[in-house]
Amino acid sequence: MNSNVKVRFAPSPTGYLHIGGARTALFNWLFARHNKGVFLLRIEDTDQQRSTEDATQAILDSMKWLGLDWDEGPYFQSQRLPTYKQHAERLVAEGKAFYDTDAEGRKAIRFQMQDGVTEINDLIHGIITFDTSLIEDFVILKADGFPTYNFACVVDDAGMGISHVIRGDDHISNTPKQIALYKAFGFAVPEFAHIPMILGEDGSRLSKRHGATSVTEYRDKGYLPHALVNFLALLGWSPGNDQEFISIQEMIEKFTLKRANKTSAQFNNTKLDWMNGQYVKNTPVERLTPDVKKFFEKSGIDLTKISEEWLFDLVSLHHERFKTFQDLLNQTRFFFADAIEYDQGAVDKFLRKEGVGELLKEVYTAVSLVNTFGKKTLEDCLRTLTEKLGVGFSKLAQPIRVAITGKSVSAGIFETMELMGREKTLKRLDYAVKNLCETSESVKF
RNA sequence: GCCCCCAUCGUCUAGUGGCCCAGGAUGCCAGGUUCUCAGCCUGGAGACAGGGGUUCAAAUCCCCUUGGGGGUACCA
Repeated sequence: MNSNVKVRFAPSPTGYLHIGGARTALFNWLFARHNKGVFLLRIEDTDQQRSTEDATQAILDSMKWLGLDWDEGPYFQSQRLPTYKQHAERLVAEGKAFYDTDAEGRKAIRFQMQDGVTEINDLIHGIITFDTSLIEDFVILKADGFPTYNFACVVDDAGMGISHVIRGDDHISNTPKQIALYKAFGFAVPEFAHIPMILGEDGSRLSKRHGATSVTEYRDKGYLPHALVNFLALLGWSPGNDQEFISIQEMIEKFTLKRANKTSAQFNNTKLDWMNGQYVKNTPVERLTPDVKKFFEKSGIDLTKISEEWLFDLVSLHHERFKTFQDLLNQTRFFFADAIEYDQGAVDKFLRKEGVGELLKEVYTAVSLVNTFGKKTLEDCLRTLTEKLGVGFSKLAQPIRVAITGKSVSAGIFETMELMGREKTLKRLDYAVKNLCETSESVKF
């Protein structure tokens, strides 16, 4: 810490950490690390109705998962009530605030706005001016003794020595109120940097109806934290060239507010998926496998009889084919199930065709005679069979694929058979021959 | 309503007066590789919101309109 930079991320625990908040946290963190400053975390739990401990925990977990470590805190505003009260009373004593009772009989303290013009020199928007006569006297201390957002924010930012306030631009219109408070107290006004918001895929404000919006949801769907961080960093910031993949270290080195956008960005899941897939591809299988294991177990897959080696091979085989762990699970479920689900369209197209039953019987016989059940021997065996039968290889591959995986899409057929093992492979071929290949018509007529 | 912010391909963006009849990525389309799909490779379509200025010259500067977003709470 050799600079005067001190920033904070100050979420309110009224819900999970959503990606907009995560991006704000990331920018603050990057700014602090780049400037060798301090990054602190403050929980703004001044809304007694809506704040929950679960939400606080989820926010902390999300920050950790993303790798956004903080140097101070977390501070909780709910534990600093006396400080706010004292500050509010000071303003009353100085004639800058006053007690006010509303129609419901609630007694609060309001700050008295002065008419005038307030100018803020925002680090990313430039100069913004406000006519403060348009701002009404606002409540700073609520009837329940809790401070309001604008008040607690100023008391804390000033008290904690925050040098730069980096937050979403939905706070721009709060800024003149806060500046009025800084001035009333005689506090030094920090620098402000209002970063654009992240919008949903339809361009409207991000909300639950946009599907996954919280960091924990992405974690639970099997995304890699670095991929999410990389993706988020590029939403509203760019290193200035065409670089898409940036390591955390590089982000820290290159991050400046000067390169942050003013324009709000729409969250695009498709591109996130692509990016996650790229990160998966570029992560060694040995590093991926433990996480895959955890993910599969959490998803209810019984791995007690599965060896580490086998799982490693499974990941290897699908390494370039899956974008998220959830994706991998969807693709490989048939390996684990006893009774697999068959895609009806695939069965109709590749199994319920004349001659396929006989074909698979030949496959069964040939495969059952293979010495070692490996991809090389299986390939030799089946290539030989196609020659003997005089058919193209795809005539064989697809029916086998559907028979053993239940789907018309999978990884390489030899590798899949090898991984599945002789017993299960033969069992499924046999099942298909007996139950899936004969058309219902031929049975009836 | 009033106040504030924003405006380059569908999306994320590069671009800070000439290097731009606008570059990259994603997505999409076509072809190649191939046992399917994915991946990978090659190619293609695709944008400066509109109108006024300023200037020899504007995606870049100014104004207006339009559109989007935010605020206007004893929410944060």
